[in-house]
Amino acid sequence: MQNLDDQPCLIARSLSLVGDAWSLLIMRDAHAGLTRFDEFRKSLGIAPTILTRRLAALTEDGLLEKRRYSERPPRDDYVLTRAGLDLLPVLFAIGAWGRKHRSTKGVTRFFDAEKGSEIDPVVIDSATGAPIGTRQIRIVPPG
Amino acid sequence: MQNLDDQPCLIARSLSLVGDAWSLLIMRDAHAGLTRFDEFRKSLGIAPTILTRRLAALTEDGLLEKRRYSERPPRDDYVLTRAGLDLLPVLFAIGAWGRKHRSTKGVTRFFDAEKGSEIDPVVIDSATGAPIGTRQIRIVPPG
DNA sequence: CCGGATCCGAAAAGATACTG
DNA sequence: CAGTATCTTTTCGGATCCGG
Repeated sequence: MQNLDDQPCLIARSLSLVGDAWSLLIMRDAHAGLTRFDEFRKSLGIAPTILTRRLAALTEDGLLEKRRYSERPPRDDYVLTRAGLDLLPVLFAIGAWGRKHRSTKGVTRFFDAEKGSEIDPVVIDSATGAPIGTRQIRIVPPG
Repeated sequence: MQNLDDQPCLIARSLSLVGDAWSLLIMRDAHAGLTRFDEFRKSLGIAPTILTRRLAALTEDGLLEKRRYSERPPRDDYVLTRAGLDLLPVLFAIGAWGRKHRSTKGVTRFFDAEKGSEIDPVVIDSATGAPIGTRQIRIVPPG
């Protein structure tokens, strides 16, 4: 895939980081509390080489941060940065779409881990408060 | 990538369709009104063989639908289905994330093509009306 | 045991030319 | 205009090995 970083569209630029299933699944697991290499590997069933690459890319791009949790032996784990935390609405929007259109085999549900309450995400237009529904959009480049 | 279709998590199942940059960019362009093979090809700068595969997959998965617009010669174009239309909030959530964390080089803006008003998407918890912020989540499988 | 690095075959992407 | 055929290059993903 070509370099999306230089495109004017924010969706395209964002996809250069996040337009990949593994990366988004890693971010999902990070939001669920996983931090270590082996936790991700076992949860995802991902080959270690791929996981190394994805974690490095996500770290480089500022969605995850390496944190040393042991000096001897040297051990790092991966924690969400601010930008990584802000990805949660994207994950929820994807989940909400799946609930509507991919729920033939039973559905997972999302809970606030602290409060215990279930989360039912919806994307709205903050200007009007109305849910984003069916409409044609116009994407306007900068300048 | 392994088969995500059979996983319990809705995010994973959705990503089997949409966890790919090309597919999401095609869907973005479809929401902007493009319908024809060559429109997508030129807009995205994508190789025709890749575009063919992606359009076939998106059609197979029910996000796009082939529609015959000419009988002689036979010509089809691609229009959004209900499930495809419902993907707009996901695209907006990605764009909103990019606006916050990837806007160093100027930002695109989203407008309602009909009403002309700008759209500023935000993901909220419909139960409380509160924006999805920073929190740890718990993902609960069915059953 | 944990967090990778190396190596290699398989798969997908990309460019280009061509066809009905 | 909407693809297919063919070729080359890049990336993926699994197995295995390594250093602490």
